[in-house]
Amino acid sequence: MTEIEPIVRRSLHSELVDRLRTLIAEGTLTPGTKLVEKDLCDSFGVSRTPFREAVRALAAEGLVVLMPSRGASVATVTHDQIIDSFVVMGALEGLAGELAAPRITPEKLEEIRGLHAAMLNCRRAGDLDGYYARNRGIHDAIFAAAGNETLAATRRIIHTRIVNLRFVARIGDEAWATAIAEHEEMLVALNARDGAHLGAVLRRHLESKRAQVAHWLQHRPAGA
Amino acid sequence: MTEIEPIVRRSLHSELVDRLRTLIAEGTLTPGTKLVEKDLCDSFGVSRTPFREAVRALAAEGLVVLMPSRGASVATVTHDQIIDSFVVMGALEGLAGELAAPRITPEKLEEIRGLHAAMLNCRRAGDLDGYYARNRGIHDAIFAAAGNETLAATRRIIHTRIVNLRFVARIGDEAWATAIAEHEEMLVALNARDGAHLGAVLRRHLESKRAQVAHWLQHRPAGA
DNA sequence: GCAGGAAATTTTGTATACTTAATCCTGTAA
DNA sequence: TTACAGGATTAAGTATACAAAATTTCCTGC
Repeated sequence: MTEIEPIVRRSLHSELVDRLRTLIAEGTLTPGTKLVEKDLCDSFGVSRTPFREAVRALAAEGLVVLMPSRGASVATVTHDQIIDSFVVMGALEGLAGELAAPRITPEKLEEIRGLHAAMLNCRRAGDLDGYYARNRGIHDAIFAAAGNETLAATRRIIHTRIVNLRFVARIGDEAWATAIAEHEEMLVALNARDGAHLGAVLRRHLESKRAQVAHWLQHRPAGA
Repeated sequence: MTEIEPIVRRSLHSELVDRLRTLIAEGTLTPGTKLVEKDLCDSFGVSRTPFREAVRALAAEGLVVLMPSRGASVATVTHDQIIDSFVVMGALEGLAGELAAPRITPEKLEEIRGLHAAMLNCRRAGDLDGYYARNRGIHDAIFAAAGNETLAATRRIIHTRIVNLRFVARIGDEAWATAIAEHEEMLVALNARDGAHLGAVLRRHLESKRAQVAHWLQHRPAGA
């Protein structure tokens, strides 16, 4: 018998939270866009009450900002905030690595190896979306192996803030080589169940990303 | 002329968020308590709409949990989640230390020295509330000196989750001696503008706290 | 022609009314 | 006496209506 899935019962507002989050992450709602209640409610076909609840929830996450009596708009992210987020992510990924390495099961390790191989194939095939999906999968697996729910939740919030800026999409070849080398080193550290090593590699990995994004921001600060 | 303070214009719901957060932090609303809309709305003298918006915001922070069609209740925090939070806090404080030490101004450093001295006096005088206020102040100052808004915001969320469990209130003498020694070491690291050192001390400091809370949880898991 | 101000419109904030879902209690049958 | 069914009650979910604030537009006066 297959695993029994609990029946997911969702309220309108939580459905809206997901939809809005996706719209923001995908760039349909760009930073600074005013969230005019009437317009969006009409589009979604819901009344203002659940919509406003959803907006308040997203505001608590920092994805939208509320101006009293002047409505809500998609949070604008300054360059500093982007860099800051990468710095914090470095600490979180580092911790995840330290925790994950001693805890990881052989099955999970094998799964990550598979993702790593698939990621390389995607890159060779020019499938960038696939590449990023696998990359994300590897990091997800490490956070899952860390077995710290607070850590995973914290990461989720910060991740949504930087994923919607798809800078990452434009990686130069040299940066890619670095990233791959770091990923290879992760596998070594994981295999050795060396938490300190994995933590260090992940911190370095995020620092590389940060430097790369910082450079990108320097040279084309206008393009979104 | 004194500094001009902007007029804070608050909506009802954000006022409610603060009030509810305080009630939860102070233990008036204990984990597991159902937030019955009608009762609380009557108490606060507001209608359900702003109240519900506030509850949704707190849910996004993880302070309350929503059960579809069954209302909201104050999030129950498992022992594992408490420990997890301390672990994450260790990484955040460590990062804050690394960033703060090279950036701190002589004035801020002096301020921290003052807080440290005041903290010791409070402890000697048996003023526990004062002690914790100063302790909090020192850590606040370090996070402020780190100059990373994302880091400060992330810390704020996790902090509210563990501050409402005032385990910390019952510190044994030996633990206190350790804490003081660690704080002294922080001042040394700050004075030397040694980020790596300050980061290491703070990580150790949080690890001490974690161990202490873990021990406390082991031996009196029932008391709230 | 431009500036200032007042009215109108739009939009948000709050309250209330209505609908739907869950729980509780009672009655009946085994 | 217990277990189940069905209605009654209560509370949550959603929609709408009303009030207040902000923005826009248009008119008047200089």
